[in-house]
Amino acid sequence: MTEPIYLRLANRIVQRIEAGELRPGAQLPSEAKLAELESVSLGTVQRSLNHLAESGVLVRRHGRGTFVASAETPAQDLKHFRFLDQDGETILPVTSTLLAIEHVGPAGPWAAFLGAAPFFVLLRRLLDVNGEFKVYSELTLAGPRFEALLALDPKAFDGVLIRDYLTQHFNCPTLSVEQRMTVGPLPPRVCPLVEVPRETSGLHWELMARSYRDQPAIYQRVYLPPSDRPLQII
Amino acid sequence: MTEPIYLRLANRIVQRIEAGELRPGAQLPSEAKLAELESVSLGTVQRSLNHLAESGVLVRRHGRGTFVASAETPAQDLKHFRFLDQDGETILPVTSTLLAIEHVGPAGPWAAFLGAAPFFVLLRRLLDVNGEFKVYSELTLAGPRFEALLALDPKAFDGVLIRDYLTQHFNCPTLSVEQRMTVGPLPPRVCPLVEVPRETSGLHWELMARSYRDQPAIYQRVYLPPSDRPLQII
DNA sequence: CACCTAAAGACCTATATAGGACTTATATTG
DNA sequence: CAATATAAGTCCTATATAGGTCTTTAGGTG
Repeated sequence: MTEPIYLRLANRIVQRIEAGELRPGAQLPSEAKLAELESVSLGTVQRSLNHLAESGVLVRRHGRGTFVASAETPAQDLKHFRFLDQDGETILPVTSTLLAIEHVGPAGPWAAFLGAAPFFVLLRRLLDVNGEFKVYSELTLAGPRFEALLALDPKAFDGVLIRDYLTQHFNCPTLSVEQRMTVGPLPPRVCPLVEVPRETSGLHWELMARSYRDQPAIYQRVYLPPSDRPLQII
Repeated sequence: MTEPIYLRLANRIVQRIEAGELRPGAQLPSEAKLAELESVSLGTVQRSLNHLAESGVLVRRHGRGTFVASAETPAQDLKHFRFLDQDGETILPVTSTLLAIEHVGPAGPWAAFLGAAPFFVLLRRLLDVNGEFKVYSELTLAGPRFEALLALDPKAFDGVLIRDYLTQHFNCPTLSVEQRMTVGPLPPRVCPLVEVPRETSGLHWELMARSYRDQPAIYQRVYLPPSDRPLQII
């Protein structure tokens, strides 16, 4: 056997999602229907669906059905980060401003992760954490696929979570994340944005997110100034 | 049905591991034997074992058997961290020195996570990353259970990974980790240890690890000085 | 002795079947 | 009309069964 049936079925379902045939939030046929349509047994369908649910592609709801994971139905504790109060309990509110959407060339640190592309789209964002301090973030996406972003007005993104937008409009949910970080002086261009003196040390945080089929999708660099508010990664 | 059979069986297996009846690395009875012993069907046993394998408690090996996860058989990419070269490829070698093993009182920041205990055991460690910089770490464990550590000679830990030691000798593997971090001036007592001037900013990294049954087991604080070597969390 | 073969034992995949549990919509009833 | 009961549709659990694949060991063969 080259590849188990349940994985073949799982891959076919992912293909349909990628193709836009199944949109985020859409309901899949029932287990029994899928078994009949695909000519496999019920148990095998269940195995496929459970497999995809574990990797965050689908959401299963007892008595209701199986759905494509969307922003409203985060499958896993979708890889996110947030800032806490000192007590470690309350989550601080964050507002984001999209500064610019830029067309950038094929060279850059993102190419190592995202792969070669004719150009890239770079989103510059400034996050405000509870009015206490600011965080600067650069998010890069591969060119052709996300080209439509270039035409958009940055103001339209006020209060919108980028990840949710990419999930909704580009069928590009964040399913897994790799991360690296260093501590050191923040780049000169970043210091004024996060309102700290030049040469202030801060956190350089690099996030590399993958979507369906483990395809590299988002390369993100986040710069945090010093603060006593704990950053929690979940 | 109050609790599914496969979960009851899984919990029973975890209990046996916790009780020391099944040691890390030990082989479990075969699926068929377990099915007969526990008077359940083969499929249910498989579901139990797969469930425990996914949460990192067991390791399944095709054609060989099912084993209790141990330091040599890391089930998942066990939550670890490491330092990389700038290229992000090569892993820098780290050597650790155990500075002290201390008996500390019931109060402290660890109590919030580990819970109340008559006392705690605190391990002070200094890591040397490729001879380039040092990292200071404090690891706290709940009193009674880990009391035996107090009698040990810190020198005996040279070159030993603490997590592996706890897995082997205390049946206490790290199965999940929560983490928080802040950037700011390193505490005065830490600066000389990591060989930086006072008031140097660095990373305060708090790790809270759980073992079997999601029981809080390890509270760790790590202090990193500035460096251009990326810290990778996996 | 070295190499190949066969068998045993383990996990892995797949099917067919049965009933339970949860959710929602519909129909019944007071 | 409101509360309840029913039914349909869905996922969830469990069993029994069959054959496959992988690893190791034991024999056989040159």
